[in-house]
Amino acid sequence: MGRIPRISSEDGLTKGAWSALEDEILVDYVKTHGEGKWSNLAKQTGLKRCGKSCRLRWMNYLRPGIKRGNISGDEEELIIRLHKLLGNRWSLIAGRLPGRTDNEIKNYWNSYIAKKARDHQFPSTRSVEITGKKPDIRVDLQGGAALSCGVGPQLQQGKEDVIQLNPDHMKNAALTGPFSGAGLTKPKLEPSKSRAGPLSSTSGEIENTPTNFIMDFSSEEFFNVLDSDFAKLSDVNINELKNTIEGDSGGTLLNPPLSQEITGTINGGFGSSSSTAEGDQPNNNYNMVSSADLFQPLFLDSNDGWQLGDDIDILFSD
DNA sequence: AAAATTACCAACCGCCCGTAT
DNA sequence: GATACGGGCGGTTGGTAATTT
Repeated sequence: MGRIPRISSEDGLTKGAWSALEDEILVDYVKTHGEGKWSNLAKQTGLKRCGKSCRLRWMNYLRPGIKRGNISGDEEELIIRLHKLLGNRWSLIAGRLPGRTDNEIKNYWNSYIAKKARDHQFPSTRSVEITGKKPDIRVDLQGGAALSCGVGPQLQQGKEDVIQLNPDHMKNAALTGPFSGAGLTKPKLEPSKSRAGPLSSTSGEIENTPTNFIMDFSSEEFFNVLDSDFAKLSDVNINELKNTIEGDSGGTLLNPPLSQEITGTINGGFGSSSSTAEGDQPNNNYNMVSSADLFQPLFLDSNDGWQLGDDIDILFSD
């Protein structure tokens, strides 16, 4: 594996695979001087490597605590979820997996998980069961916020349809579904009348749960969202999201703070069918409220009842 | 057994951002 | 404010190992 060491003819720097001696020099330097000042390393040690190469070697291979290979099922599942939430922010994903590097996760994703997705061993999105007749969905955003996603003329303004969510299946769906990053919470949930279960005995009154969501767009757009990679749908302020996840601990992140409020933007609307005059320009700003339930499944130690391949059942009432 | 193909992954490249001057 | 520089990040390359034909 790897590359044959070679000397760049242009600057005399070595490229390619690192030798044991080079590793030793690098480790000794970091032990003495600490991380950083990578460009000084070559000058002070005579190592014929550029600073970037030194940093990369240290961060991805020599740094203490690096785990190599044997990515567990829990880790894989977490990678999949985080990728759905964060997209190709490998460093952020790696930050949630102790001992794993962004490079390793990136390689793992590109060579293994992506292949699984291609082979349909992992559904990239939840499967959706549709019953009923309504072609359009009309749902209200909480707090009067407008989340207009190119609603077509077929939408009957003011007429409210209801997305009915199977609460068992929708456990943690606010995170794992494509809407998670938008942080849409506290929606109306109408108990399903069509299936037995805990909600079937209720009177149909609105129930607030952290897993609900509400939106306002056509069913076609709705499905586009379901089929889309979240990273392409929204532009969450990652730093704030990260802070929310990490809290003040900056550590294990297994117990994110409750109900912190973060701000984000919906970038260019949802899905391909929505559009703005500016194309990629953000067209909505709104507040997003996260909760422990929202983020809990991001962490390996969470009690997560949501499994890959689980279905979301969505019923249109008539 | 040999050739071709695929999988894996270390390392490089170029861009971007923050900081120092 | 402009510029230079260092560091961080994601995308990509390229070499070896493993597998298939």
